[in-house]
Amino acid sequence: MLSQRSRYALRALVYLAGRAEPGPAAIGEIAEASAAPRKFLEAILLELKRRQILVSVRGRSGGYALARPASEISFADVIRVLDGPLALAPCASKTAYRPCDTCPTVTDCPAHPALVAARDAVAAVLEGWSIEKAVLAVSPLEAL
Amino acid sequence: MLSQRSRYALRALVYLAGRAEPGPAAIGEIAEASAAPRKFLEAILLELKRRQILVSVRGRSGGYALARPASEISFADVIRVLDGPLALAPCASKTAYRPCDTCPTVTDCPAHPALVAARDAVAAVLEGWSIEKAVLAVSPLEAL
DNA sequence: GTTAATACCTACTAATTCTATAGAGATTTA
DNA sequence: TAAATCTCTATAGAATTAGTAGGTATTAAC
Repeated sequence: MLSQRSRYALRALVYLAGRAEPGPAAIGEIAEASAAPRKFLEAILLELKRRQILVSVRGRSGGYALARPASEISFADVIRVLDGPLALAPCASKTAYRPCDTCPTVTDCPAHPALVAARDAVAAVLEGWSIEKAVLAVSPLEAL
Repeated sequence: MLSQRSRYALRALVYLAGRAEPGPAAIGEIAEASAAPRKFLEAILLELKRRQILVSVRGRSGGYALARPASEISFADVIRVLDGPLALAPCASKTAYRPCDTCPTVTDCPAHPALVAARDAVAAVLEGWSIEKAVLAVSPLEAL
């Protein structure tokens, strides 16, 4: 399951991507639009900024904006930042491989091939699904 | 990520499926073979029995055995019992659908289509991966 | 029948993670 | 200078996870 943080983050990013006004959006505005607790969202946006998915402007009339086009931010990018690897086990992760603590060696682990196949399947979907794609699904007409 | 419980469970089931001796296997034997803490594994096997993936024999010379052929027990079956739905959000689950607490309606949720697609992808892999398949991968020669 | 080996059950604990909240500091515009 | 904003640290309560302890019920072997 996704954490609440990832869900708020995805909603916030889709909101930013679909927003018409130029310039950055303040946390308060984003929190309201994505129905997230303001202070909690603060920490989430900050983390997304550290990981270069967002950029920020400080000071009055500051706020957050996407660091790159929405078509180049995938669901996988966001989830990896906030929830860690997509894989079902560390040993099945491509982006954060680590041998499992209690398992035998990777070649001897009877579950390993299945977990790798599952990771590949979910990664293929989420890496191919951009924030832009999600925006278009919500408001296909406005996009034309 | 999978819980430790699911990992122990998968290893235990693969062990049971690959075991030559007739009759049920005692918890102690299974725990040793799958490198799991005995008392912890007890609770796991009991849950798998309640959910009819294992059957048990009580009393002296009792133990656990698979409730059906290993070819008919999928990784998805086991993970669902111990970790819950495969989906990344309740609203994306087919086997345990539930609307999300903090999300808008399903049709308005910008993340929903991606999460459903991810669920379908991982479910396809894990429902198609049986315990038997895992046994064959570990010991392809003995299986002949 | 007694004993010993086993599954079954309840309760508990320690550590970790998750979901926030509080409040102060740094920065910039008006 | 004031106000609005991002940034940072610290904290707290709830939930989950991983594992332990200790007893009860059942059955086969002797």
